[in-house]
Amino acid sequence: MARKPRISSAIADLIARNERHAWTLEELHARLTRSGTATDFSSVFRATEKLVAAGALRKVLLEDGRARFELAAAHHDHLLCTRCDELVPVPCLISPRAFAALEARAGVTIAEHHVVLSGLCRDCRKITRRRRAHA
Amino acid sequence: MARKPRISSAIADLIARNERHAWTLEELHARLTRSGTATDFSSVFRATEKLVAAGALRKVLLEDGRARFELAAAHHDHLLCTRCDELVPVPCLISPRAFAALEARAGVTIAEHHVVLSGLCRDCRKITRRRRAHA
DNA sequence: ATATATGCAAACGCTTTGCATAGAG
DNA sequence: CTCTATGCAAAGCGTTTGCATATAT
Repeated sequence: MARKPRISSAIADLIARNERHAWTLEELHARLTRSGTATDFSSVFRATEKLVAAGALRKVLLEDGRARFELAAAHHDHLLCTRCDELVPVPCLISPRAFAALEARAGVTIAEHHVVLSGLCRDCRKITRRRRAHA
Repeated sequence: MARKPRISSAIADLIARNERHAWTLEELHARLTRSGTATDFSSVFRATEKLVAAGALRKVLLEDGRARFELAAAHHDHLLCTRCDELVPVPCLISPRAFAALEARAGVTIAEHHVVLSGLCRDCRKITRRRRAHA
């Protein structure tokens, strides 16, 4: 074929390392730059785009307007921490029966669902509790 | 006080009329223009902004990058129809118990949730079924 | 040579803001 | 005269694209 996917591999490795669960393009770009792999933002964009197309990553679009990229894996929902802004995976909270019931009752067809909880992640909940205890 | 909120009232009336459940700024702007209330896009933006602040409307941020505005009312989730692009209200599919269980199990705190289903709304489901029958 | 990856710069879609004007009390 | 609403234009923000270049086969 052609040229080695320098940036693509770097991104795939980085995300696989699981240093954090989900990454924004900006975070990926900054992280690569910091670790010596200087690159352009559009290259990060295109690399993730390809990794998504290849099935390696999943793109999660959030309300805040910034997409996050995570390893493609079994379906799960997310909690966006209002304190540290991390997007953490949580098990799906909707039962298959609830979907079926809604389809039957409302006459709609459900193809996909997207659930984003907001609140405090495990770490931030600990921290805020500690603070409250001290106050 | 001051000047009459011409646009604001027009928007409040329009949404209250419930011609459609949720409106994008563009849809509101187009609709007002068509019905003779010519106005600027930024005025629509600011008017909805105030109505949201006043508690009359709720702003729903979607993955597609376009915000929708609906009457503020009891909580419900949404189905975004993949065929007609309408955002229709559906009852919440997550049970209070599921939230509590997750909080206990995962050590997180859940403040809010945002569920968007995608699929076919009632009308579009009927239409696609009719089509299939004819084919 | 050929095909893919990368870099740079500019465009895009939607939202938001700055600033001057208008109109009701 | 003061205060909020409106209009116009421009900026912002994250994403996406066009085009030329680089590099492995």
